[in-house]
Amino acid sequence: MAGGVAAGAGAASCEAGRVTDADAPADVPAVAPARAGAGAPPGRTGATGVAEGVRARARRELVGRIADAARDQLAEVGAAGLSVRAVTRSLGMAPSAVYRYFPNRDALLTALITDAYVGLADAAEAAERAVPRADLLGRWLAVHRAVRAWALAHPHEYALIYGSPVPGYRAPEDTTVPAARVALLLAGVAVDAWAADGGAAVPDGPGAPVPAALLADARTVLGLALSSRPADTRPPAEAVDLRVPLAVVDAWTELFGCVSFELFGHYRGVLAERAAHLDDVATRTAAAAGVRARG
Amino acid sequence: MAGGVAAGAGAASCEAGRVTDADAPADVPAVAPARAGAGAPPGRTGATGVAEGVRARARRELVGRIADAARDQLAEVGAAGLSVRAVTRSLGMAPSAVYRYFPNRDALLTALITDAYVGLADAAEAAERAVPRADLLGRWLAVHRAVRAWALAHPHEYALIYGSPVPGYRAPEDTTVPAARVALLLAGVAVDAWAADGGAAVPDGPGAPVPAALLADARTVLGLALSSRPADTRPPAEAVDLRVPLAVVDAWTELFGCVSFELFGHYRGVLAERAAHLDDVATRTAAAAGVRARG
DNA sequence: TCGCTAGTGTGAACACTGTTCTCGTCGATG
DNA sequence: CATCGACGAGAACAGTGTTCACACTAGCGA
Repeated sequence: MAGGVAAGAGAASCEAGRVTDADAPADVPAVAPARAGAGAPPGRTGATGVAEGVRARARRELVGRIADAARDQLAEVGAAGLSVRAVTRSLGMAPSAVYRYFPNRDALLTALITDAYVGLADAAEAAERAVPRADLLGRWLAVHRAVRAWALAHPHEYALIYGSPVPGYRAPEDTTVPAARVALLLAGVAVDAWAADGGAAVPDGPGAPVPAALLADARTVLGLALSSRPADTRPPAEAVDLRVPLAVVDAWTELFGCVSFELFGHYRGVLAERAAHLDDVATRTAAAAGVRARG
Repeated sequence: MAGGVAAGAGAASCEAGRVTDADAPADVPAVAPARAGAGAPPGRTGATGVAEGVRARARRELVGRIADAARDQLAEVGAAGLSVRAVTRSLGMAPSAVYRYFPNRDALLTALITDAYVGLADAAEAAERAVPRADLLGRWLAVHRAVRAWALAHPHEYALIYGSPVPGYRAPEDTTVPAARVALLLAGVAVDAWAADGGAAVPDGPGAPVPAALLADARTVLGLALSSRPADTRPPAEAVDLRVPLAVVDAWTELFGCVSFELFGHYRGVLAERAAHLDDVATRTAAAAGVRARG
């Protein structure tokens, strides 16, 4: 590598500093279509026409091709080495052309972030869906294994979303929804287990019930988990043991803690059997969330 | 931010891809002193003289000043925005001068990585040392709180060591030793607790004892933990319940999983009471490792 | 059907980056 | 005292993100 290579956003900053996060409203506007431009041409059938217009269609396709090329390059050189010029080169277009579609490099990275969240969540949901609904522990394990497998298969994309946040001060709204899907998957299994047990509490938490300081957070998480379920399978929030949502948060944290530690090299020389270890962890967190083998 | 900003290492890659890690021997040579040059001048008192030589001393000081300036800049703009030229500018020297001391930008970053590990471990050890030895749960909690506090106070340095690995293919040996100190601190408390209990096993693990696949890893971790203790406080390895080292690994993982999730924004909108949550997690992982309140 | 306009692509340019190289200078060492 | 190696400066190179003025052309309203 002879010449220099350019570095990311001038002032890349991560969350902390101010602990309570009342932050600015996202420097980078949205994800893909930069200028609103050809969103929905007024012609054709009226207001928001059914046909989307030739130009808008071409635009959307090119946005996709740029993102695909960028993802290819990301897989090779990582986020820090992702070069706008290299992407345009691989597409045979001028470097400046990409700025018709993404306002800057960070926006391109943000699009990849969104895609990565979606890809990971799709993989996890597909794996979970393939397990019989009654096999609660199997579904729980399937989510864990799918996340790890996806991370190993897409290490740079994983690092992009679960490593240090590189682009902007906060992720735009688009990413928070797909980012939550894996956690909601775990929460769904836990609530199913709770319902299958006929409302039995989690078994034998060694610690006290729920610290008073965490009651509000537990209710928040439970609300998020329940609101993502169809209404007919939604138990009343007051009935659910508040240890369940907290256990889900901890399981979610530990899942990504394990995968990140493995991928980022912190287990080197410490743990060799990473798959077996994650299974072990998942079995334990499942028990804490009330998900047992014979569900 | 008008002009472009350069991006990090050409081929920044993280661990995975090959799952079993039999990897190349570190592209970046060592940490601070680039050319062996003025390591220990033959003059003075003979072999490795007591006086280190004026020139070597000046060199060591300048290396330190460069690292300090780089750390200052890191705290402002993050690792991706760290610019060698900006560092030299803040020191009033030519951009090329820094290459007398660091072979490239990655080596400078590696030095900051080592420093960050050391700073974090120092903070954790100091906090743990301030707690009475008999208060085992207090020591365990102190380590957790100190890690979180240090991370909140040095977010970019934390991201540098526990976010996506940016510089090279693997961290040089220098970083693995300080990186292990926090984990060894937890292990020390757990072994103390085990000894204080007179060799009682951990209480009520819901899962089976230890999966066969993890026996070897558990023994490895136990060996690392024991070999870091003074010989007179070192119990025989066969006597310790193998669930203890595994519980320590999981506690260590969950600690950094929580802190990373908080710092990297994944708890936004989910958990507000992060300190209370970490205390809760720590109390639970302590119990799993056999560390109880009345030690 | 024809003009106009807005979206598109280009190439040059700017400011910046990491890194290398050459060339004086100067200090410690034989 | 002479010499050699470390040092610092400055120019240079290749590459970067981003902007801008300019052609072009597809698709719209008239």
